[in-house]
Amino acid sequence: MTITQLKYALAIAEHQNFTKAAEKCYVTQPTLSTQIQKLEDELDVVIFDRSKKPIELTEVGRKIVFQARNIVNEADRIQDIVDQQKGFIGGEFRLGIIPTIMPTLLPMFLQNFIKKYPKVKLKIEELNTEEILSRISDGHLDAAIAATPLESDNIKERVLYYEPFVAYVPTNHRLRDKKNIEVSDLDIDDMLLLEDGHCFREGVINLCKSFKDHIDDNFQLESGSIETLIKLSNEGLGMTLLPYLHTLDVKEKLNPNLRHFKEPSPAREVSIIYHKSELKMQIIDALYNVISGVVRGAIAFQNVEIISPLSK
Amino acid sequence: MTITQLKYALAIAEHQNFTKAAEKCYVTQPTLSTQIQKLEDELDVVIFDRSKKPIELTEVGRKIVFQARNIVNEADRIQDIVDQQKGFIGGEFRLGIIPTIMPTLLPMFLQNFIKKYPKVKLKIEELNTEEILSRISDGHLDAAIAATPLESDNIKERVLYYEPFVAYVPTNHRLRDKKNIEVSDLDIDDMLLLEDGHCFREGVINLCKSFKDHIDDNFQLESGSIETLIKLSNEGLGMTLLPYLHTLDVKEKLNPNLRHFKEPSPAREVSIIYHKSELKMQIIDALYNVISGVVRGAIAFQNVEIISPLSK
DNA sequence: ATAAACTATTAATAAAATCTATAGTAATTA
DNA sequence: TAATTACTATAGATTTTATTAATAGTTTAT
Repeated sequence: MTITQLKYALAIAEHQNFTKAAEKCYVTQPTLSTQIQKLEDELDVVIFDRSKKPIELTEVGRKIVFQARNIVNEADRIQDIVDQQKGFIGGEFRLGIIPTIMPTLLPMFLQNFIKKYPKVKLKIEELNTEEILSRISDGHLDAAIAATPLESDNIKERVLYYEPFVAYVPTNHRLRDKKNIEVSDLDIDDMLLLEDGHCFREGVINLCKSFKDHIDDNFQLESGSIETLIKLSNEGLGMTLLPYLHTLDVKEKLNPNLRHFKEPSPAREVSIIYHKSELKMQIIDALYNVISGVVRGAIAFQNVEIISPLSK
Repeated sequence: MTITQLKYALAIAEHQNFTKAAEKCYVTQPTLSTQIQKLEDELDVVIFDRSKKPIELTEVGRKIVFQARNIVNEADRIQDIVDQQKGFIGGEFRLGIIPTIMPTLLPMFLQNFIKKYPKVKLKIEELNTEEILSRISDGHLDAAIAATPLESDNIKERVLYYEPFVAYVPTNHRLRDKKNIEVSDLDIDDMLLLEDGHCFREGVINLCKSFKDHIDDNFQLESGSIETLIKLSNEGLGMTLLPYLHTLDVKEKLNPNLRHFKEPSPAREVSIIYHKSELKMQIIDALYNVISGVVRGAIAFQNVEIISPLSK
């Protein structure tokens, strides 16, 4: 049994197709066929059920592939140890970011990071929290930036910053004349929300729930982006809540629509999260340092109350 | 990097000697030299400092070997998965047993186990708890039978039975006429103890401490085996405590010297313990089943109070 | 029936692991 | 200090293994 064979098995299990897996492994398809056969012969079990289209794992094959993933992950850490020893920070790094953080945070740190660590090939994907968690667990992402705490067993969190919620109150809204908003002022019924799947939406709902016991979950106006929320709000369709960093992007003339919360301001906790195996930890450290350095200049709130991003 | 190379590195790290390691790996010494060189070239680090006699690991070499151990362990589990799938119970299995359990428990289950699982090559070693813990951690033992709970992070415990302490009170001893002993009757100063390193000794000390706040740790009479304790006791040098299973071996004519405790009788918890990775779990299950089946016939105490085997 | 989309097999080749024999290198002993 | 011991490294031959291109075989869909 070789690590190469296990990597081949992983690729086949992932793509459910010898030919595609072979491409990904940069070898020809017969190479995979023979190597998998050797592995199956040596272990004397059938790993793949080739009679199914597309190919499926047998029951024992599933267990073997699961364990193969562990082995390959552990094996990758050897290079990691060597890199750490040499102070080398480089290689491919796949970072996930949730949609409500992506457009504001990414421009703030990306240039900085690339300049400081030119050998790291960052591959950034916009994904929602659920997708992020599963991809970190299965090793398709090295780390992600998301709202926390997430209470996920395999995943570690390291807080980057606390981002307060800011109210966006259009003209003619009942709260327009309040200088500082309080949570108790909020009413879910005139609140514009993001579409399902955004944890920022869950945060807002949790926040409103904190003062109202029951909320019937049928909201009318929803949107896929915060930009659109602002436009809908300007149309007089209700108020909305923005993450603080988004308010820095709001056009000058719309600034009078912003209302900050009375302290302790409700806020979301934003963290860099990664697998508990701490693979590529030196790059995660580098990201942490760059991002928290950049954000320190932009956010300086102390007295906040963290709102959970999880739907309950 | 191959699993074979990692195994070679582990063997060299263990024996601190290429030639001996080569023997253990059933290859010639040049094979190890070249494979380790290849590994070092590929990673571009030096793993072994050959200038030292005997050979030493470099700093990064230590980390790599530690990780190699993980990888090889995880790789071994593939065969484990296959064995489990096939219901195969066999192969070499290294079991440690502490000295105060070995002579009484081993004869009770060994025949039974060998008959039921003839393909398992049991290698049994008598070791104290400390040695057992380190050997399970580093993979030199597959499992062990010891007094628990041990509160060790990497090790799981599965309780086999509870074994009450029984007092051995020689003629002319102050407790001779008591039918049932109570913990408060005990006095560490006329108690014969095993030598340092036995957890049964610690158990007895903990038991005596439970009624006396302070004990100055200078005991006079100590011995390396329970047999000797009984003899010393017969000489009138004091009373002693025996694990219940030992009392079944006490000669007929000495039986009148035994005194059971009033319920709840102090007892030690005896468990099969193994690494949290659950390697060779099917053999551990088999051992568990055989031993607990055998012991169920011999021990039937319900109402016991467990005494910790750890020194505090 | 035929094509499309696969995986398996074959035979040749390239790459590797391993072996035997021996050279090199310290430390130890006479 | 020369010889011995106890190692590891190197060289060259050999065996084993991984990979490839070409192609045969299989299943599914049309």
